[in-house]
Amino acid sequence: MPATMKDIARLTGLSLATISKYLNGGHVLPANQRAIEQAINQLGYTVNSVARSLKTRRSMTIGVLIPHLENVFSTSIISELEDKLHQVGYSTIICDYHHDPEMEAEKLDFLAHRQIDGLVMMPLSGCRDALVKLRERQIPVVLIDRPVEGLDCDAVLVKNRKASFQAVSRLAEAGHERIAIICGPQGVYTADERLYGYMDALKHYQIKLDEDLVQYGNYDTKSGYVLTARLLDRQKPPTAVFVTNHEMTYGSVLAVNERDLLMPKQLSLIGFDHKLLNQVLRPPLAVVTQPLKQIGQTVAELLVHRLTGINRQEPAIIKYLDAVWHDGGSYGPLS
Amino acid sequence: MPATMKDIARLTGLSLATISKYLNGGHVLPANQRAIEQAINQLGYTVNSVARSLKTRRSMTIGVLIPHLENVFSTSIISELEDKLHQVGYSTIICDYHHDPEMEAEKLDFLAHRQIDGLVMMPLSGCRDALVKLRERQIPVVLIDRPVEGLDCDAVLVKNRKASFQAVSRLAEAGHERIAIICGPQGVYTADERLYGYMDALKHYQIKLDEDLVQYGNYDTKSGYVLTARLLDRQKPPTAVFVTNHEMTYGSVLAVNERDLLMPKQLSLIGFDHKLLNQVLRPPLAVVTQPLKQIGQTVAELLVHRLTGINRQEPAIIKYLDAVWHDGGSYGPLS
DNA sequence: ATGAAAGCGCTAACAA
DNA sequence: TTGTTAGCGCTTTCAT
Repeated sequence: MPATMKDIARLTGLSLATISKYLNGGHVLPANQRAIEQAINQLGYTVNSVARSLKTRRSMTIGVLIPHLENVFSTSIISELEDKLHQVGYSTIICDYHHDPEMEAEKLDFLAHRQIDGLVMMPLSGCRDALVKLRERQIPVVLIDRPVEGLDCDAVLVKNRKASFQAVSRLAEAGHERIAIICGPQGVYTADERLYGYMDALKHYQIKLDEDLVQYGNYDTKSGYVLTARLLDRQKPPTAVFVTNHEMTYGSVLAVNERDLLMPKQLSLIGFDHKLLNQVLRPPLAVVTQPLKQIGQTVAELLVHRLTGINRQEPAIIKYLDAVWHDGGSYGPLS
Repeated sequence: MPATMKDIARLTGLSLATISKYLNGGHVLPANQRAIEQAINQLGYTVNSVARSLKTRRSMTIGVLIPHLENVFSTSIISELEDKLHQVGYSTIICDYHHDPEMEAEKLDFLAHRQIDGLVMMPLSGCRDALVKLRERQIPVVLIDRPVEGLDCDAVLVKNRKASFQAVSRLAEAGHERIAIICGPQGVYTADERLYGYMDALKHYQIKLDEDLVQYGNYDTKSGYVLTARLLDRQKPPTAVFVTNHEMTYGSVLAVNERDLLMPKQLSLIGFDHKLLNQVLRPPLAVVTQPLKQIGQTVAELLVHRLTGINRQEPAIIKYLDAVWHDGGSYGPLS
């Protein structure tokens, strides 16, 4: 049985109130302070955070709900987030919903009933109603990556459209006209934005949009592979491909490798969020990446400001961060 | 203010005890059951897990302490672990110590004071004393990857020595005699084991150990890069290199790429834990990987058995799992 | 500066 | 089966 404040009270002859005050940084007579400190050491006392939470109604715990823990996109952000939250005394409970909307709802429900003080979420289906209920309980929510329709809350987003515009522009400037895009699922915020950026670029360079060059995937490796293969195996394949997320980029490279196509001679390829492939392929794969550390920091900041009341009254704050371009030899002029 | 059991009591006219029993799966008269259910819906009641924890002395929370959240090795395991724990009602608090022994100690301390019911840890320095104290409080601990000296507790380890033996054997059988190894830091369990496996193989194939071919790194990308570069730039470079972890394998590939060496003609390379490079490089990089999912499952199993008392009396259980071989064209006969 | 006492929301004897 | 009651360990008025 761990020691409690009562034990300290008994040992020092002081009251619970005094000890509590000392523990929470209040002023206590020097003599008493010494007595308490000694008792604490002697008993190996530490505060029972559960009891404290019951009384203060703050669990000092943040729930984090993400699509998948094996995804660098999620984990880099969380690594940063966990650190920043830890610095101000919060624990981070993580739930991974494995890209499954049912599990997303189930785990969100789980978190909602665990007395979390705040929630960070990368939504898939979104679970708007459950989130609205959280908000009603005055529990701050910060969204990452995508907003949730009909939910007015803080979010950290990336300028996807702009990033996509820039990447496709490079291809256009290199002289490509048959530029394909491998998008995410229609209706998904990031996918739509990235597609708009592609369209913006085509329009800007006066390239006619060819619907056949717009392929919709599921943001997974397999669809990257399949759709790229399908494009490359056409009679008249595209000369350049822009792939719009991490997993699909990986799949794309597999398909390109399989066909022994040389980049950029035979095909120009630009990937997304895959810094590794940028560094490890020959030639380096040009990629757009999202500023993961910065996202994590920004999320932590927003959340802590809500938690401490700094922003308690503010309306929803949405931060838009810039993506980062990593050049590479995987794209180039038409040969 | 969320509803409490008291509110339900008031609404139904029943006592707290009855409601508590119902909530915990006890038998209640059908009429009362209906009344309680109705009140719960009406009030939107959910159990306050903090209050319950205070009373039951179980937080239903597991602490997880890992070197780094951006490392697939950690996150794949945790993804699996979190899931299995969730299935039996546990939350997972994650702490990332960023490969820093000070932060390791600090965050372990943090977790230890947060009323966790169990701890899963991938140790660096180990923090033996703190872990011993946890054990004294009857809090089960499961170690991953490495044991901690002087600490007798459950662990899930990989047969590193055997895996290493097998990898180096492939190189020897391909006719190599100048086989280099890039190890982790001396004294680190996994590093030592993998080095022993290398030595075992040399001995088995009657190759003389050349100390110059044994390079000690820090398990980070940079040392993989630097040490590989150093080996390759020698007057008489090795014909084959075995790299013994994920990060260093990556660094190695960068160094090889930089020199435009063709595998396996000019160099045979075998990596570790880098399934991605196995699939994405041309030719595929042969690698040894650890069975991450299986590790996660095994950890969950061990922990839950301790938590539920199934193994409460057992002495420490150490599970040794087999590594997995992924073939690839990155190594081959001497040319 | 310190102490007495109430109570956070729940569970678990024990009694009825 | 249900109710009464005591407390889990802590914080926080309100007196002193």
